[in-house]
Amino acid sequence: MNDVAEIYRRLKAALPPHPFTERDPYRVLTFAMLSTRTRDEVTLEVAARLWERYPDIASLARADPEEEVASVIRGVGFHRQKARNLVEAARLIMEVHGGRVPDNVDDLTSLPGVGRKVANVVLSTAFGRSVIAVDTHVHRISNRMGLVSTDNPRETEEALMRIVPPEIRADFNPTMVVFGRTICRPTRPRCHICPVADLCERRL
DNA sequence: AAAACGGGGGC
DNA sequence: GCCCCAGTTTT
Repeated sequence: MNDVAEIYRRLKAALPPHPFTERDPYRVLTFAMLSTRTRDEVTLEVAARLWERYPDIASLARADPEEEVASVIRGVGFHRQKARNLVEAARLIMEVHGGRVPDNVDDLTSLPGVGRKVANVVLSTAFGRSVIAVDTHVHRISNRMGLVSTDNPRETEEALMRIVPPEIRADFNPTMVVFGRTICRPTRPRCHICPVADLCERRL
């Protein structure tokens, strides 16, 4: 068992699960798009309103982004821009992808508001692909613990793909998000209660 | 490589 | 009042 598998095992045993449990591609995609630069508790409330008002891609594609959607998703950051992106992405999925959320990184990142991180969240969470979504938590923690050493998130992803076992990759991001929010925080990390402090290069 | 987008919550 | 947050896009 290498270090990453041991770190993952201990964190899963010690931490609560990530609150997002949806697997439907539409819900995974819209949640991931809403979550950009927004805390997940806020995103969960906003996403629930979005799904109630627009239960599927077709209904979202018919919506008016400025008048309707922007008001429904108020609360998340960049909500006006996200409203436009959500509706335009839904329309592209209807017109170009046969109404199904794409299951490859190129088609996903061709959607407005979808970058590599969101694409990898969709691929791993909705489609079970063995990919790692690198966000600020994964990037910070991986470097802080000495698993990788780079300022470039894309290089972090490539390095992690070499050291994270395939069966762990899809759940790596949500595990690190919970870890990063509660213990391995950006500032004032709580190393005194960290389950993997003995494996960390920068424990306090 | 850096700036812009941006409302909400913690401290 | 200041800083950070499940990033993406444009310059």
